Amino acid sequence: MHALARKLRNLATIDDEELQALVTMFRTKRNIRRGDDILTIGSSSAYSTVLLQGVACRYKIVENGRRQIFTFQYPGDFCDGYSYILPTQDSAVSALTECSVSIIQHKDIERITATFPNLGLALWRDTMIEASIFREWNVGQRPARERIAHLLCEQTVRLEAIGIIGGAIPMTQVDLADAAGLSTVHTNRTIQDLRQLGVLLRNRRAIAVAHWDRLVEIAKFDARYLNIPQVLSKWSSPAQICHDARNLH
Amino acid sequence: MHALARKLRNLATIDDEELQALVTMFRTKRNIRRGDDILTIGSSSAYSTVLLQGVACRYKIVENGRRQIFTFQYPGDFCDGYSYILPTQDSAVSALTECSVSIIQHKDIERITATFPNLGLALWRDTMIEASIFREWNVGQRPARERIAHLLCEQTVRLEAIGIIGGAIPMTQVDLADAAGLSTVHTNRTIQDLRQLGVLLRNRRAIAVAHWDRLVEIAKFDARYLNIPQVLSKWSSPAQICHDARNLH
DNA sequence: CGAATAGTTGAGGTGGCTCAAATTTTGTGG
DNA sequence: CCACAAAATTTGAGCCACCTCAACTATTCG
Repeated sequence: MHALARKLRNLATIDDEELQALVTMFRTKRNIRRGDDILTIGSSSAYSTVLLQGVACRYKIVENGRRQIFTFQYPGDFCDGYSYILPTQDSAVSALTECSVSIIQHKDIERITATFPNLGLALWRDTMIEASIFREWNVGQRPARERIAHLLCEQTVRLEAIGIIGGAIPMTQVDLADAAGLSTVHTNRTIQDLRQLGVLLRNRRAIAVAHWDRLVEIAKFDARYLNIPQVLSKWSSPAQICHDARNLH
Repeated sequence: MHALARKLRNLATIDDEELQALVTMFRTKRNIRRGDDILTIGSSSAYSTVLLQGVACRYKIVENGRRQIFTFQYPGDFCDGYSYILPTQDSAVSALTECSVSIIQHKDIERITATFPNLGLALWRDTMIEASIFREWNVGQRPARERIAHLLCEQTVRLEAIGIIGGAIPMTQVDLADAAGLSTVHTNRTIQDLRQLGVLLRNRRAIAVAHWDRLVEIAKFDARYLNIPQVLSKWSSPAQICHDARNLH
């Protein structure tokens, strides 16, 4: 459960008592297999779902049958986009890897944010950061290489923020294509291209970063929109700090 | 000032006393000429700006020099995307028509939402609806005609929500292009195309809807993501209700 | 009435698409 | 541990929606 607690701690001044109170409101825990839906469209309910482990994505099937992925979700993220505030669900969430989730009743959120305003503030902030990600993805017509590179930068930084450093990015090329709004064929060619450039590992089936600095450069990536404090502190002068960030492994 | 009040009243149960209290916190009023910036990037401040009259847009200049518009703003909208919650401003706001704005101190927001939790809830909801618009714009690779049509549907509905019905949509083709992520040339051709189809008025320099039903059909527009109560009630069965909505003029 | 600003037109180029098939990897049951 | 099915990745070929560049025309406004 502390996946959520860890995140919120970064978003406002919250003491352990408050976090503890929040954590105890999550009771049930459910496991979802890769490929299965965590939430479906139109499901309106009295509780919210939070991701504990694994990677999920929020998506929608558009008219032509394509799947559009809006955002990726990591441990600590609210799957349902705060259905507590806006009950209408216009997108579904599915598990990209094995996942486990837990739920909290809306009335519990209401009660606890009334008691601890700081918690409410942190949750509100969290929704705004999500919006910030949507906005960044919008940025019009990045060419394919830059677009894929940007997506990979974002996932790398978000994974690091939850302590997963230097591993492969746990999603398929199809997932990436659906998030980037590119065809799988072109996505594949772009990835091969990045491998050629030495930016992604070769030989590997998985997608793994080989040369972080160059990836950032290609993506013209600036992590500030993610508002992750640990990252922000290193991001004031883009170039060399990303470098520092990866010198660990 | 009641531009904001009108909007919030739709988002939560708020009584007049609460709205009144909020309204009185806005003191100064400022007029901005078409084309001028209301907010610039990086401006961090102790107050939030609300649009009272006119139309504005939130945008960013991307690397290649293009202007990417993220969203349009109408009376009652917070220009700064609730800098109260997330102070970092990564985009600017400029006036597309003559505008007037007013400001409220962050500490006043803090005080009043503490006193009236319903107001806080309404504001939070408002941010989520904005996010919902970002998400909708993301929807991958709509072809140009559908994309422009969708944008026009959204603006029409949002204008109606603030009582402006049946007029021209107050923005240039360049604005539209920058919002749609299309070149101005192609935007122009697409608009001519829509005029050919009888969907937009001909002969006019302005962009004005001639045939609402068909526009909705082309756009595959479903207004639910806007979460405007007066509209939602008419939108359960898409086809004929939009029709009703426009039978006024 | 001249200078911006906004809109329109033509021509040629290309990034990313679709379709279709092959190959490789992963997962599953025996 | 193998064999087969399913999923993921790769390759080739042709095409078109949208782009860029570059001019010209209409409108607005001081």
